[in-house]
Amino acid sequence: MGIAPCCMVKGKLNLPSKSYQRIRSDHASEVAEDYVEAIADAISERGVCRAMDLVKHFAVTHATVNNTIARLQRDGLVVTEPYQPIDLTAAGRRLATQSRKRHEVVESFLKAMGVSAATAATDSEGIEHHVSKETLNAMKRVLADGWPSNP
Amino acid sequence: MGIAPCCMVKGKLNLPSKSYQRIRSDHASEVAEDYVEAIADAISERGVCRAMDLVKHFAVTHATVNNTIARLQRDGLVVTEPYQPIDLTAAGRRLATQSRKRHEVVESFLKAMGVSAATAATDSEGIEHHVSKETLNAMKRVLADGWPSNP
DNA sequence: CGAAAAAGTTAGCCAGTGCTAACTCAGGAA
DNA sequence: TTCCTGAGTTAGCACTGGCTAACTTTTTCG
Repeated sequence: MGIAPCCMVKGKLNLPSKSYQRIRSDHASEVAEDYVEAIADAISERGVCRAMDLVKHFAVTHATVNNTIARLQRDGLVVTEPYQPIDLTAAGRRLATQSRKRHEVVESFLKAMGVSAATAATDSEGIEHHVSKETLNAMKRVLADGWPSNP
Repeated sequence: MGIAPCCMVKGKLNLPSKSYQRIRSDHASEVAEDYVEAIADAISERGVCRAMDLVKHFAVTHATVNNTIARLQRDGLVVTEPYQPIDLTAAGRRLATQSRKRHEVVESFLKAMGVSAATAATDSEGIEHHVSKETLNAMKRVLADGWPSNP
């Protein structure tokens, strides 16, 4: 991402007492995941994704979308040319698919837990980026087989 | 936080199609919560909190801790004087207590779900900041009464 | 066709959260 | 007592991701 991860100091891995550094330096990737998900949605719904779709979706300005798309293009997740629609690269599509699956599991899980649809939608947006594979699998298991202690 | 929330444009509320703006502009508050939690921990464990405790805890440099503490002081969460220990204000203590409770619920919930202790610790760090009151209550309910569909 | 509206681009600003480097201050050991 | 070390401070940099403002391009409609 251009900047060294904050757990790297002078090329030497600085083992942290806890796992905070992951949480903070992943912030940019979270935005990347949100964007590729939104782009994939727009393409599947309307055939193409224009910057305006993202402006509406994220409620940010043109300029901000432009900035972010430029960064995603730099990072090899999207391709776009001036005044042309935005498209995903193979890597971008892969990330979008993976993010959406994770998102769906989290949202279904929250709803199954008794959370309202509206809250499940909101909270899953934030939570999905912090759920490890192990926790995701646990959620799938509960959705399929019920809560651990019960039959 | 000094900067206008990103859902405010020229003082007029710009209703978003989804709730992304909350997720992004809350990033600073997440760091604030992590810091006050860590400061409260240090004080309860060692009596005082020095900058070095936070340097070790978060695996960042002195300078970064200094920056962040200055911001927290500006925002009325901590008090400190040059070369003196860091202390929490009433507001800081309140935030720390609340964050820790939420953290504990999320972590217990993950463990009850069958996630390993290590993963529960890591994931709860990230998840706790995105869990609404409703979802937190649902977690408490499941911990107390079991999964909704089961008796 | 031509003008207005919508969409996209560019430039310049700010705040947050990292970093390094170069100080100052406080305390303990020789 | 002096000096070294560790803790704290300050200054200056980079990157992300917001914004406004001013511009160009494209599209749409009368």
